[in-house]
Amino acid sequence: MNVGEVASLAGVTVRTLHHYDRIGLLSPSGRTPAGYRRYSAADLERLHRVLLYRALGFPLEEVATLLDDPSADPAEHLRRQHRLLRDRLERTSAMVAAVEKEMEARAMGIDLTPEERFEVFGEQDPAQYEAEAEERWGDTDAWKESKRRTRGYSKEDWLRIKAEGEDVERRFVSALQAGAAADSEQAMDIAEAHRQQISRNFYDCPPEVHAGLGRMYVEDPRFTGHYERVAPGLAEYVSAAVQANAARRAG
Amino acid sequence: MNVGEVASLAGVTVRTLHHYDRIGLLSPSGRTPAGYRRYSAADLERLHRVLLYRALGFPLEEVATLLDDPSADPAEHLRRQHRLLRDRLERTSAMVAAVEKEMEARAMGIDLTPEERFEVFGEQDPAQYEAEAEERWGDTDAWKESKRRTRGYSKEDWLRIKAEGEDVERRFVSALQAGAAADSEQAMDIAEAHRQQISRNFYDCPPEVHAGLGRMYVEDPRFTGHYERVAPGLAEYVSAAVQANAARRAG
DNA sequence: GCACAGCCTGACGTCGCGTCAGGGTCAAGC
DNA sequence: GCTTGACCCTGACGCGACGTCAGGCTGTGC
Repeated sequence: MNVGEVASLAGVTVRTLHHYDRIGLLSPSGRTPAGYRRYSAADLERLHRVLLYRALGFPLEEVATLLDDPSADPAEHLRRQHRLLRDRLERTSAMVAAVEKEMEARAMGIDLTPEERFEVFGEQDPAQYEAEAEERWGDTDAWKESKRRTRGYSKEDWLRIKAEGEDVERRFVSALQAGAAADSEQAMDIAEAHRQQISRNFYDCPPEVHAGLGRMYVEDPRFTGHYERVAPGLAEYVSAAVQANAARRAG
Repeated sequence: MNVGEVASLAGVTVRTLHHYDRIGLLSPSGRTPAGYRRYSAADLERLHRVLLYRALGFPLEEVATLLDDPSADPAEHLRRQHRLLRDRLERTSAMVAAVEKEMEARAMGIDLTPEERFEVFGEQDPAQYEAEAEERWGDTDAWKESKRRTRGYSKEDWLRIKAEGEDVERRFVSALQAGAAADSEQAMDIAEAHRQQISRNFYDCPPEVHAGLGRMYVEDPRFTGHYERVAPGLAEYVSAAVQANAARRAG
């Protein structure tokens, strides 16, 4: 098929296909002697995936890494797309619910607080976050295991896990504010609790993996931001404690 | 509230708020003597609407026209947002269904044709168009009637209607190329045929409404583009003919 | 053989911000 | 009163995902 035919079939412009060709996201498998692009059935299949991931909001570069990942077979793509779409369904119905809530509030003459109104946008981020997480850790075993386990969790499970996490966080804050060094017995014990918590709830997290996580806490602005909002210096403190604990358990 | 506070409340960056200020989409209602932006509760309300419309995919300029439309009260915005969100829900579940269909096909070892696969994207474009159209003509009676009538049309109906439209278009082109003035008897007669066609197939279209449509043909780039691609000067010609005809039938 | 639709490759424009750069402001603590 | 550090300001450039010409080659139906 020629560009124009593909374009009208897929509902995109010719320019878009040119663009995908130039950035290497979708290069037609052949050219005529005159230089016309010729798209094969496999090219169409790829285009289809590109468009689905694009519709889900992935930047094209990430779409490329998703598609070029050799460990992802067609079925895996379908499962992932299905999951992402259902996430999106959920988010959208949350927004619908929020608008309905506001309509009701209006009808009854009450006014919502700004916090209540923006609540639903707060959730908009996590969805994007999931996509990102999937991107970063992609098909690692840890990620897959985590996904497998968490699929079965109920709302109560999540609340419990969240509470557990916050508890560890509080203990870290206390230690930090009490002046305990990051490589003190106390801090390392909390770090160990943290590690076991991850192993219990998400995926097997041996000390080395945990140390890697610790580095991320100071390298990834998102995690750093989270900890820093809880208490200044907490990100570095947790990171150092986690790595000290890993060294202790390794040595 | 200061920019930073508003930003973290709404889950956007400070830069975004600066941007909205500069393009006039959301200018804070006040400034401190030092030039700091100060946002009022009303500003937050507007921001909330901006973010919802933005999330629905509207370009910021359209968001501005939506919000600055004096004929749209808060309740109207809520209704519209509700409608658009539910459209989106529908589209998303259609995509979910499409992916599920493909998974099933895979499981059974059949392959879908390219047409079947891209089907769901074909609907994606019209959906956006529909949202726009709905936006422009909103809750007018004409729009509702058109919706009601066209719902029942079969594929054959659409083909017939399309052919009819193209026929009128061809007649306009002939008249234009033959040098007939836009307010000539000939051109006005074609315009009249056009008007009746709309009345038959979509909604009751009296001359005044038709004249309004005519103006849109030169004001709305989408329509202008359509006619200009058919023949240069055609948009203006049709517009003038339609309005001349409306004047004739009114006088 | 010629009109005309369709294809090609640059190259510049647009939208919605992200990201410095360079500099003022304000509350807290010394 | 002075510093420090978080927060604010205004340019100005960059970027992703195309849109939109411009200038020119290709392929087909009459």
